[in-house]
Amino acid sequence: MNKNLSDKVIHRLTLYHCILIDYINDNVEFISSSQIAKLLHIDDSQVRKDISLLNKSGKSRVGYTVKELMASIQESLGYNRKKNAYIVGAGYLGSALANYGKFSHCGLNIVAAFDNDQSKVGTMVNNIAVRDINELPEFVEKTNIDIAILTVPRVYGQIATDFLIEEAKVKYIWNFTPRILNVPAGIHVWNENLMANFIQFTYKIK
Amino acid sequence: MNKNLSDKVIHRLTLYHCILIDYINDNVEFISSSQIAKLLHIDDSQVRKDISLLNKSGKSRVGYTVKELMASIQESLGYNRKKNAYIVGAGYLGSALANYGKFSHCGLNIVAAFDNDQSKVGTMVNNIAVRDINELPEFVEKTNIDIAILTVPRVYGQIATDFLIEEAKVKYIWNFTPRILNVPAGIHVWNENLMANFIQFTYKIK
DNA sequence: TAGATTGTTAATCGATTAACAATC
DNA sequence: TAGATTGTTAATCGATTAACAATC
Repeated sequence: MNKNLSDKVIHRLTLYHCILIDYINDNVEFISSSQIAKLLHIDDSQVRKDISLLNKSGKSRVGYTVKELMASIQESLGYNRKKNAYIVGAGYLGSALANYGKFSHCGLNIVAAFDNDQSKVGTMVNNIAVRDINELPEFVEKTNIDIAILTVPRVYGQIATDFLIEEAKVKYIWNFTPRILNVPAGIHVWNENLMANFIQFTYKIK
Repeated sequence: MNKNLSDKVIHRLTLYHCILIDYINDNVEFISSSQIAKLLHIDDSQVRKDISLLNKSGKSRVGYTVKELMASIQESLGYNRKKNAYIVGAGYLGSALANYGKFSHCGLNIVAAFDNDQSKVGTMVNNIAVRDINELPEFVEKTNIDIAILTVPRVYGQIATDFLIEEAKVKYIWNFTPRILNVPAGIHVWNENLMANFIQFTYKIK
C-alpha cells in the first residue's frame, strides 16, 4: 500500500497496533485519538495525523472503529505478509526467539536455525531443526530466503555477516549482536542492541 | 555528568561506543568522524557535533583518540554505574537474558529472577536463582532494587506491572512483552517490542 | 608547506504541537 | 441543541546538513 511512511510514523503505528489488540480483547468497539495518546504520552493531534496517513477516517464524537483501524494498520505495515527467515546462532537467545510462538502475528516465519557447534546440529527447537552452518548456502539456494536473524556471539558477528553476504545472498539482517556490522550498500541491517538500549533506558537514573 | 543529552544523541553515542570497542580490539589508536559516519550511514558533522557535547576534543588531521573517546562516552552515559535489576518471568526469553553474560559491560547486574511457575522456582539460570513471585515484595524491601526486566507472556503483562508497582515499588520496567503498559506518571517503561521492531525492519520488503 | 580533520555557525529540513472549523 | 471528536492548517520546535575558518 502506502510505502512512504516515515520511520517515526511506522514506529508509532506499531504502538497503536499494540493498544488496539487490547481493545479487541476487551471487546471495545471505538477508540479515540486522545485515549491512544494518553497511553503513549504523546499529543493527540499526532495520533490523528498518523492515522490520516492511512487514509482512514474516524467518526466525530465517537473516534475510530477499533477493528477497522487495526486492519488498516496491519494492511499498511504488512503484518499479514509472510516473511520467511532463518536463525544464525542457536544459543540461548537464538533458541528463545525460535521458541517464541507469536512471531506469526507479524508475519515472521522462522524456517530453520544454523550453528557451527556440532553438539547442537541435529537438535530441534520448537519444531525448528538446527542445521550445520555449512548447509546454509545450499538451503538458501533452494528456498531463496534472504532474511537472517543473527544471534551469534559478538566476536563472530562480522565473520558471520561476511559469510551470509558472500555465501547466502542475504539481504536483510536482524542483528542481535552488540556490534555495528560493516555491510555494502543494498544490505539492510536492523540493530537490536540490548546493551545499548539498556544504557539509553537507564541514562537518567541516579 | 552531562545529563542533558537528547534521546537521539544518546542513541548515536551508544552506536559510536560499539564501533570503538572494535577499534580497541584491533589496537587502532585514532578514529575520525568520517570513519564513524560511514559505518552508520550518517553525516560526519553530526558525529563531530555529538562528540562536542561530551566536551571532548579531537586532533586536527588525526581524529579522536579511541581510548579517550570510549572512556568519555562510558562516563557520560553511565556504562560503569552499577544497575541492579531482577527478572520477572523466567521463560525462554527471561532465561536467555539471565544467561547473557555481557550485561556487566553496561553496568547491568541481574540479581534474581521471579516466576509463578512452581516447577521453575528453585532452579538456577546462570547462577541466578529463580524464586517464587510472592517473595518479590520482601526481596525488594531488603534490596531496594527498582529495575524490573519484564519477560512474562503477553497476557500477564499488565497484571504483572500492576503487581510490580503496588507491591514492589518498581520505578523502571524494561518491557519485553508486546504490549503497551498502563503506568502512572513517575514509572519509566522502556519497550523492547520485538514484533513491532520486526514490522518496522521489514516494512519496505516486497 | 599542503592537506586533512576538527569545531562551530548558519541554513535547511522535518517533526511535533496548537488551534479551530467541520462534523455528527 | 450542546458537546465531543475528527481532520487539517499554520506555528513552533528540534534535528540534520552544509559550509568553512581554525588547526596541526
